[in-house]
Formats: sequence, C-alpha cells, structure tokens
Amino acid sequence: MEFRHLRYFLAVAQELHFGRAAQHLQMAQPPLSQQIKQLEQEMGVLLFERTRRRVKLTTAGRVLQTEAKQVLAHLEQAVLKTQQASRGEIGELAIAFVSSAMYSLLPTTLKQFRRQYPQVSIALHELTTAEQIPRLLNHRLDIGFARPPIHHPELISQSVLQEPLVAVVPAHHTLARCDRLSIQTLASESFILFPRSLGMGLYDQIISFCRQSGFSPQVVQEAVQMQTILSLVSADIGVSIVPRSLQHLQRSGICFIPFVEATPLAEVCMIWDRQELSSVGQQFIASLLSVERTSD
Amino acid sequence: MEFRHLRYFLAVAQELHFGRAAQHLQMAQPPLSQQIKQLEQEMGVLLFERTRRRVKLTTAGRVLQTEAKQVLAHLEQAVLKTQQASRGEIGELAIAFVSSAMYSLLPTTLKQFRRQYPQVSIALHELTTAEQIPRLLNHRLDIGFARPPIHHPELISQSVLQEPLVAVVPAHHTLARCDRLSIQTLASESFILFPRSLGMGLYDQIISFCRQSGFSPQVVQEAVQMQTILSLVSADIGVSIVPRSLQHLQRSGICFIPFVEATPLAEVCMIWDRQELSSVGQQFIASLLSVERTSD
DNA sequence: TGCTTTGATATCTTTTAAGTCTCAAAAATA
DNA sequence: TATTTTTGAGACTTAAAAGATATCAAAGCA
Repeated sequence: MEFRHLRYFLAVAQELHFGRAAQHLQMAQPPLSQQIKQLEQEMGVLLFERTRRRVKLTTAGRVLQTEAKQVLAHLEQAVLKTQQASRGEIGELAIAFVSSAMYSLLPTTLKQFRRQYPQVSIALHELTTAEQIPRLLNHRLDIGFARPPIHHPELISQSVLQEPLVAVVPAHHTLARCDRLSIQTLASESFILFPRSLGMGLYDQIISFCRQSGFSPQVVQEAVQMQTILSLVSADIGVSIVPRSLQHLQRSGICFIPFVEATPLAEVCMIWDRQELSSVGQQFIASLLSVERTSD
Repeated sequence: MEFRHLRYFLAVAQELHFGRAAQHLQMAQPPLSQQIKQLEQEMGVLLFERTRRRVKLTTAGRVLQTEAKQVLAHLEQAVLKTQQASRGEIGELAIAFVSSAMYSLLPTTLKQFRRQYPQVSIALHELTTAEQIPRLLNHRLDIGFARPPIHHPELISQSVLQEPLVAVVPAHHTLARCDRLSIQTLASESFILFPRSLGMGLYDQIISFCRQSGFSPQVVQEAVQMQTILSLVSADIGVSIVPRSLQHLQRSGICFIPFVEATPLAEVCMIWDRQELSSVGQQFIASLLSVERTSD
C-alpha cells in the first residue's frame, strides 16, 4: 500500500463519485477505480458499496476515512518537523560557558535566540575551558564559550568578546573612591585570583600586566568561581583584577575601578566542532554574530 | 512521496549502510540509493551525511526517523481498525426495545455481546413498536426489539421470544397465595392495561384470552410502561396480565401467578433493515441467536 | 601498492500506474 | 415503453518509474 491509495480513497470517499473524484485528482476514472479496488483487495475490506448507480461508504470505509485523514495529516506534520529540524528551527542545543563569560554576551544572545527559535530547547552548562574541550570532541556539547588559548585541530574557535580588565576593591578600601587608578597603586595589595590551572590565558595576562609595572602580585587566596572571588573581595580579604563584564553582577560591598593604563584584553571565544555542528548550532552562531555588533 | 520512501528510509537509517539495507528490503542497492535521494529532494532536506565511506543520519534525519516510525505505526493501526470494523468488531450499534422486552433475552444477549466485542459501543433506546419502525427505516436505529405485528417490506423481523402470560395481583390480594389460577377467577377483577394503540398485538391477545373464558376485562386504568402497570398493581388499583418475563423485575407488593389454562404466547421480534444492516449489527444478531438456544 | 568496501552513475529491463475506448446497467426522460 | 444520460468497470495501450546489472571512484586496510 502507498500513500497514493489513501489520497485516492479519500477523494472518492468525499465525492462518492469516481468520475468527479478522478477529476479532482487530475486523472482519468478507470485507473482510479483500479487503485481503489487494489486497496480493497490488499486490506481485504470492502470500502465502498457500489450499486451500479451510486457509490456509498461501508462502515469500514467510514472508519478508514477518518483514519486515513489522520495518517496523512500525521505524515504532513512529520515532513514539516523534519524540514524545521533541517533549518535548525527545532532541536536541542547543549551550550557550555566559563563562569566569567556569562555576564554580558550570553544573556543577550540567549534571549534573542529563544525569541527567534522558541522550539529549540537549550541546555546550559557551566564548565571550565578544560572541561569543555573533551565534551565538544565527544559531541556532548554543541557550542562552548571559553577563554583562550584553545588549540585543537578539530575545533574552531572564534573570539566573540574582548574586554579590558578592571580592579575590584572592597567598598571601604581607600582606593574605592577613585574613578580610575594605576596598576602600580595595587603593588602592595593582597590579591585574590583563580588557580592558574583553571585558565592559563587570563591568569598569565593578569600577572604580566602587573609585571609590566614592576611587581608580582601577592596572591593570598585562590578561588575557582568568579563569584567567590568577588565575595572574598567584599569580605575585605584582598583585591582582584577581573574582566570588566563582571561588573554586570551588581554586588554590594565592592567597587570596580578601571585602570589608567591600557590593560590586556580578556577574550572569550566561542568554540565548536569543525565538522559536527548541527544546523541548530549554526543558527545559534548566526544569531550570536548578529547580536555581537550591537553589544559592547 | 509514498510509503515506500519512508520504509526505505527507515531501513537505511537503521542499518546506516545502503547495501545491507537493500538486502533487508530484498532489492538491489542502486535503486535504494535513488529512492532515498528522491525523498531528500522532494523534502528539500539532507537526511544522510555520506562521507564516501560511511553513512550518518543528519539531525533532520534523526527527526524523520522517529516521525516516520510513528506514521507507519499509525498507518498500521488505521488498517487494523478498518479491518476490525469490517468484521464488526468495532463500531456503534443503536438498539431499541419495547419496555416489556428487556427483562429476559436482552440482558443476557447484551452481556455476551459486550464480552465478545468490547470495542462496540451500544446505544440503547426504550421505544414503542410504532416509534421503532420509522427509525429503522431512517437508519437511526440498527436493530429493534418489538412486539408483532410488524409488516413492512423493507424490514425483516424474526421472532426471538415467545412466552406465556401470567397474572399479576397485589401481594395481599386473596388470590396472591394461589400457585396457579384460572383466567375465569379474574372475571370480576379491575384490570390495569396499556392502551391498545401502544401494542395491538399483545393487547388483543390478552383481551381474546379473557373472551375465551367468557368475560371482557374491566379496564379501570391504563398505563404506558410495564413498570407503571406493576406499580399500580402493587398500589392495589387492580390486577393485570403480563408476559411472564416481567417477573424478572423483583418488585415487592405484587405476585406473579401462572394460569391453569394454556395462554396465548406473547412474542418479541427482532427487526432490522433488509439491506442496510452494518456488520456490527450482523454480529449482534449472530450473538443473539447463539444465546437464544441456551435461554428460556 | 594492491585489495576490499561502499555509495554513486549509466544503462537497460520490468513493472505498473495512467490513459483511451468501450460497454452494461440503472436511472431519468420522452 | 423506448430512448437518452449517467456511471463505474473491463480490455487494451502507453508512458513513467521502479528496479536490476555492470561499472566506477574514493576511502580504508593489509
């Protein structure tokens, strides 16, 4: 049995007239009669009661009429869904980000993408750069947002955000009132930083920024999450240097202060598998790139 | 697009190998490749990613795989349902009965039919013989149970129950203690009967039964429903003569007493349209006829 | 490098769906 | 009652397209 049979059957069932049904189907009447007969034979069911003058649906025919309509509608839906999937309009997307990357670009992008593709369900994971790489290769992640350096032949990475570094000091620190300050001012302060193993790129940028001004920061405390670093600063444990977008986190007890000097630029890269990106993923990237122009 | 395309697609999607899929489908590999390509073209969607060495489903392909399975299952269900309907295993049945017919044969038949064809939904209507006829001709009823005489060229009627008449008297009536009584005993009693218009056959049988013993019953009250007649008897308004099966109604305050004489037999006929009976209806009749042998 | 595997291409064959002509029966009309 | 019209089915032909065979090109493997 083929879809054709159902389409033909429905036409005849609606018209109750082989000639007119054939016209609707843009075909001649005899082949239509044949196909219907073939359908009846294959199902082993009489679908029409043909008096030589009039065509009538049997009970079974009436059942098939409603069922066949449903099946054809179901098929149409299936095709539509597949086409949507191929255009990346439905599906799942697994996205990961390092904790410091989620405070500027990502929220805007997600909001726009959600509006544009409401049928795509997004799973967000907060993961370090080192955790993201194997998952991207595994295809357990579609797209990652991480800090460079990322060098892997199978992965493409594209810088999506460069931002200056700013100082974070406790709110009642003497420097807290400055509008801007020099890096040298921090030479004798206690520093809170993340472990180097967690993000060599950014870590080294911060250290070398200090070195340029002739001092090595004295790290009194390490913390994995940016959130934790800020908490420790607000608890007066020390000061820190962080990417500027962290100030989107409205935290009390701390002040973000830009530097007088030009700072190294902290970068966030979007990373994905060179050959394995789903169409949903491609749509996401397109969506992000369109946001990027309009954001800081 | 035809079912063929979906079947072929599913085979390839499962095997991820055109050659093996073709083997499973009992066909050569090249036409399979062609059909898949045709499907992709028609849908405008790439379903497989073919590196020259390996076949892989695309995201859209994965969507179509689950959808196509569902559609094919749906089709199979549709065919099954249609076949069941043609065998009369599913469907609707509209059955009517006169009030006096539902106390012996019908309950048993319904119970058995329900067990045998649980997917047939039965609509029961309590209607007089006169009400049943036009509805049977209209096809708003499939089968009726009524009292003869029924003479209509388009309807077939078959007697399904003959039963003797019995007397009904109030429980504290002097006759209530008799095991059996003669019709003559009732000559001077007040009678409760249904209007002649409602059932000439049975009415005339009762009247002529009395006449045979030389009296005309004195009807003091008429009632349409058998139920009502029994209520009036129990309220001491009078006595009545009813088909024996009425005693299946366990009513307090009344006694059913058989007659010494041979009584006319009250008949119930099953009636249906000569040419319009659905297969469900045919199954019902078959079911009833098989019960009839084993019932009183 | 040769050998095997694998999907695609080109070409031919077979199947079958669709078209044409026609008929037979039933209903409508004269 | 005879005649015309309507309607689905049958016989036969045509055209499309599904499928088979042989072959190829690329990729992986020994």
